[in-house]
Amino acid sequence: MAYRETPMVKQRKLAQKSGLLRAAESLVREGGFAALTIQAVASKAGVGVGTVYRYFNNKDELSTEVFRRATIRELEAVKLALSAELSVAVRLADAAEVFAQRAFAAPKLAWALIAEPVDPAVDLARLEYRKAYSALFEAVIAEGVDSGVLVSQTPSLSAAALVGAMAESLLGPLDHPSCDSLTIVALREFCLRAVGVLYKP
Amino acid sequence: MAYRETPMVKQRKLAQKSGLLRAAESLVREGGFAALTIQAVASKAGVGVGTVYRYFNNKDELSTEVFRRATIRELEAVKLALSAELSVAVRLADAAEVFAQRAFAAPKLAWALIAEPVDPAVDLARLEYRKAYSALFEAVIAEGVDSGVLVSQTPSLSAAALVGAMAESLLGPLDHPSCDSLTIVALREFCLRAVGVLYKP
DNA sequence: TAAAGAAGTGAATCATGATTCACTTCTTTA
DNA sequence: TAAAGAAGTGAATCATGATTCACTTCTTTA
Repeated sequence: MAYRETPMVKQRKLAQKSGLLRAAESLVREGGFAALTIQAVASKAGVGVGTVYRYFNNKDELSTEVFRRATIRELEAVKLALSAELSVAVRLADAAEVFAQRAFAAPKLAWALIAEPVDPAVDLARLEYRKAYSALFEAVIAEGVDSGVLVSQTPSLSAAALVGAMAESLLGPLDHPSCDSLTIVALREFCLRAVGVLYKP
Repeated sequence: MAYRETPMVKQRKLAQKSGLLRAAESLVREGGFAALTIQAVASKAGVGVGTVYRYFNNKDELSTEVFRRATIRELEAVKLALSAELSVAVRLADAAEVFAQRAFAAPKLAWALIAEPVDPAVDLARLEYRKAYSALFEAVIAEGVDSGVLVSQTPSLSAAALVGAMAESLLGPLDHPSCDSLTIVALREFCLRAVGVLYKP
């Protein structure tokens, strides 16, 4: 055999792939998914267009991967808040707050992840992750209902509604750079009311 | 002068235009905006492609018009519920119910209006109408806060959140043809809680 | 150093619909 | 009935990016 992939080559390939993903994400941070073209990714990463296709079968695969990675980071942050050692009510409000806080920290990215018109493939991923968010909230709401600290309700509907409320209520404020903290407080309160907190220990 | 538009011609042109809009909307009802191509509209309306361009400057104008007309119908229905001679709380819940009821009556259209990935031009219209919904709810929430039947809150945020909650919570149920009425009841309750009803006269 | 096996390249091609435009058909009026 | 002024037509063209592929360059091994 005259050629075999050495660890060094393997590592360089990994670095190349993650470099492409970085370039792609930074384009999305700047101009949303509309700015994510193969040409732009290639030139930002300093490679030829063809090279991008060595690492991703097609554009959908690249955009979806960018979406997925960014969204998982957000999801994990929310998950963390939801799994703290605190009361159900506080965990729910904290989760909403974390979501909002992070959105305000990177408004364009948040908008791209939440609401930008995107390729159907990316939109499919969006739906998936909306469900993932929903599932996280559903579990905590169900816990609250079972333990009697939340009013009786349909956790799956409340969870989806909460996710929708969080996303939609930020869309306006994300445009303006003002009053983030007021928005966050109002969102916390909305979520707490929506979920029907009975006892506030 | 050898030619002048007679009333008959004028009427025929109006009929032609509304025929094209009908054809377009029926395509959207069947397959969402993805199914809305100029070719399809022309053939469904029984005219040539070129004719479509006699009535609409470009595709964006046509799709936006379809979106606008359909959405205004929904908006008016919600507006009607919000302006009934009933308590603030009941009006809000009724409005959510009307929204949901109508969505279940035409699920594909509802999905197309609420969540389908669409051309940026249509999406812009979507944002506008989200704001319009929001404004309607905001006024009623503000009224409730002022008159002391709702807990103190930021009406603009609550309204946007409510609109988001209504849209998002229907996305799942719209896929399945089951349990519409349970969903609607759960949504009503969610909205009532979210908005913090103090007195229930 | 030579040959094999990739990775890298970017101009050329493709795909998908929108859009145009030279032409035909219809309507109106004198 | 003839000429003007539209409306109607659909094959051909355009626009926008994604995708390909023949070729070049790099890496590895014997």
